[in-house]
Amino acid sequence: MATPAPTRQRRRGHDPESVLSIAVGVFNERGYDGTSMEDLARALGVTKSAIYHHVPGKEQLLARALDRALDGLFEMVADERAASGAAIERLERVVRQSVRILVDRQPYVTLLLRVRGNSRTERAALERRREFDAFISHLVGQAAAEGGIRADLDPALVTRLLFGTVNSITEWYHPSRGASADDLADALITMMFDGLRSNAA
Amino acid sequence: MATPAPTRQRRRGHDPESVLSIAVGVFNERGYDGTSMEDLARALGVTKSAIYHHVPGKEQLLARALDRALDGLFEMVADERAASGAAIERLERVVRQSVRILVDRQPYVTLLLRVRGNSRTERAALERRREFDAFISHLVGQAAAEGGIRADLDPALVTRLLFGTVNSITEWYHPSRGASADDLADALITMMFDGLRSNAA
DNA sequence: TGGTTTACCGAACATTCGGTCAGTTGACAA
DNA sequence: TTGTCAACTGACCGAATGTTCGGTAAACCA
Repeated sequence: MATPAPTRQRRRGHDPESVLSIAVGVFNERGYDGTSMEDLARALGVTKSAIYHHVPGKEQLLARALDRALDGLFEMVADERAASGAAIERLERVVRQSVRILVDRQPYVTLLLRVRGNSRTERAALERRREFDAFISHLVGQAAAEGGIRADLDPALVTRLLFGTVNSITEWYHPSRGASADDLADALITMMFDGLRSNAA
Repeated sequence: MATPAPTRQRRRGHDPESVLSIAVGVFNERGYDGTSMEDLARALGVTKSAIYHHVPGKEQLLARALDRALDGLFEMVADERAASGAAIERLERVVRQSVRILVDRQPYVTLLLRVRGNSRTERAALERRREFDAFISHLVGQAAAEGGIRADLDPALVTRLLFGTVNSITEWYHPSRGASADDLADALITMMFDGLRSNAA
């Protein structure tokens, strides 16, 4: 035991990571604009000024949170661009992966989906998000062109409804209770790809 | 022409209705908490203080807007409680009607769906919304019990995904361009009830 | 014409906002 | 025991917030 564990109990108190994760929780409860630094301080159990010891300010907290969501999505896009196979099957895999990311990084993705573009930080995030949306649109377009999607459905509309459904998970999903990410993805894909209607009826 | 038309060109200027509709537009662009009375004044082409000549304050604008959305939804619920027939078919009709309301009152419903509960006004709206959700949950539960919904899908999950999809329309729908409310409802119901996958594949 | 009403402005208000800064505290190493 | 340093406090700043109020000018009615 020449050197003790490098990450020992470092006094008690916060670090940039704990501040970020608690702050994002409050942002999602009250909305970013509806959250004051005083609100954050209360949730952290410290005074307002202590927050500035760990992070540069409110907008940087938002920027870091949004990057976590977007980085996750773009890692998947990078993997998936190299994939082959029928577009409808690649789409199914992308939906499954999106649900996984949304569940794993739920607070960060939730925050991302609520961004309106009120600051440069928010507009930059919206720009990256549009890039992600374009990737999905292209994939749905391919699946439609290959005949994998019902011909009576507009591919642009399918894109919006499909990812509207995926994104709506942030509104109610709570990791502790309820289904796992995989079970959730299974149910969502069954419903969206094959329909909720029973064939017996 | 003993009496001129009662709603003549009343000077030019605003009234409570025009203030509300413009304000709701700005609320949806920037978020309620992200919108200052100065922002509203700019959008209305008047000074801040002029707004108080027409409406009691910012929170009252929100309250009136939320009531427009909720009143529409509950009018439908009242109609539908008296309906008969298979639950799966009543569900289909409720989804169609919900899309219609969402399109007709898009700005108001959009605002409602973003409420977080930061004030008494917002909490009251959330309470009414939960009541609406309970009605939908019950209807989906009936449809499942009658065998109208695939047995491998959890009814609670179907409720959330189905209305998550419907509600996500507010994120992108623009009444001027794109499909009509009926066409949109047709496509959504086809996709959610029968699936997007082509049977040919 | 004169008086009333409607729509509005400009200045001010108390409060809250995000952020700064000079200290204080307490765990730890030497 | 002493010195170091990260974590934190409390007082404070200027700017922005929602709201109030006294006044004003134009349209309308008698």
